[in-house]
Amino acid sequence: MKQPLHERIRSDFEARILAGELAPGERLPTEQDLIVEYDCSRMTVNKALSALAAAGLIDRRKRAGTFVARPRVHSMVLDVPDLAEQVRARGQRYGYVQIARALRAADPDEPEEVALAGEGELVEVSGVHCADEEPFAFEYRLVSAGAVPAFAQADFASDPPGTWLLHHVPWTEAENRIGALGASREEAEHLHAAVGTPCLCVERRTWRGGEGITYVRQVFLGDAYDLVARFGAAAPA
Amino acid sequence: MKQPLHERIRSDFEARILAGELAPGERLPTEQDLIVEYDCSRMTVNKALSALAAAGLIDRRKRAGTFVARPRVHSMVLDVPDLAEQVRARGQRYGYVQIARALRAADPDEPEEVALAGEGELVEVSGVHCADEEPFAFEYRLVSAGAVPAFAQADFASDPPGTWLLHHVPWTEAENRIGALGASREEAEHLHAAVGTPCLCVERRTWRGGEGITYVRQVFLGDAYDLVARFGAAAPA
DNA sequence: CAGTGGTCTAGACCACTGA
DNA sequence: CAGTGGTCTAGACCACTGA
Repeated sequence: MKQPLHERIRSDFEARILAGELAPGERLPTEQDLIVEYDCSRMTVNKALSALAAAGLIDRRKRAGTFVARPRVHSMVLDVPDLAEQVRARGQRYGYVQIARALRAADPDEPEEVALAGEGELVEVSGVHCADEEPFAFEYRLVSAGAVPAFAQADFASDPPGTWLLHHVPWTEAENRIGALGASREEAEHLHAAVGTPCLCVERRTWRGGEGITYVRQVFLGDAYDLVARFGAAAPA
Repeated sequence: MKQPLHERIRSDFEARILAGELAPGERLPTEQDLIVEYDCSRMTVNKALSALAAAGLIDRRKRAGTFVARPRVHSMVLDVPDLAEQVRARGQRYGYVQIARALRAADPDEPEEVALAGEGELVEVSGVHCADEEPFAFEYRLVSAGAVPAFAQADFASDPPGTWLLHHVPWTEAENRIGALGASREEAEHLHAAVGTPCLCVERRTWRGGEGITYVRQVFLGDAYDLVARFGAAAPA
């Protein structure tokens, strides 16, 4: 019992929020409730909740109470970008053209698929992102059907797969790998470009509380897209 | 006077640390000192200093006191990469070959240079990064001579310019722009590659407390380098 | 206008650790 | 072993804001 009480309270709620037991928008107990539950002073409860608020996991509003924060697409230092939003922010029309979608078992010979879905099923989608009807990115994506059951039937008319996931399944861990390559024959065809055209290639894996959500590989025309990340000194509470 | 007192204390010290007035390793006043200076209770002082510790700006040690944290190269979510360290971590020999270095006035017609150095001078360096004697990146860099006077005479035998800066002038803000392009004639020549070879292009600007430090443009051979960024849920105090 | 969180006080006991 | 920070208490007054 060397762990401070405020830290125990904090990690209790962190775990419940990351596990989804407390859903976004849901109300947490008041400080008064927690004083009783943990049999401690208000300052101790307040310290725990203030830390969660500083970390962006909860929102606190006077008179209204404390709530699980809505996932904020822009909270991370290097966003998982919402391509649709970025294109529209530049004043262009955004479009997503689906090439294929399938629900199937993970291939035991593909480490990537096993890491994502284990022995379960996954959804495989591919498509092209367009700005003003011109394709600028080709996307291949795998989504764990076990982690995101609703994805197989999701409608991508208004939101492309990446945006749909951002809105429905906020991730907690992510890994990006960014490189450059020349477009393959298939990629070049979908992007209306020549084979070998310099492209930015982004591979990304995301997790939620340790469970794999999605693997995606996006190939951007080099002259049509830049990733920008800006960050400053850590901004405390 | 609507700003909370703990926030005023926190931002006072944040400003003094970022400005360099309090140097890394330097001791801050004790909580007792600050209770007197700000005429408040210990909890208020403690809240301010705890926030700075959580943000990584200070280290607190019992009995010893509170100290300005040593700059930690790896503190940021997406590092400004230390290429030399990365190459060596892969078991390869790292080398930096300087192509040119010059101290000159900022060109008033170049917005990039004016933004960095105003009407002052800057140091312009270019060179090639090598792994096992093979070039993999071409670098063009501008450094504000006013912000980093020692840079003009720095020795890059052991540390290339980027590593030297990381060790001598910790930045507080950074902006990365990442794209793909085909190698130009000059770039291709320095990289021993064909013109048009797909390359990853990273442009970066860094600041320290609002003052520009450096602008750098690095062109990596696409098949020789990937940027990897991994990050998880914000880790509170 | 009443419930909620934001802030602050003036203490207390304790763990740690460097002089 | 004494100084420092870590934690916690049991209160207090206040600002805000939704019922």
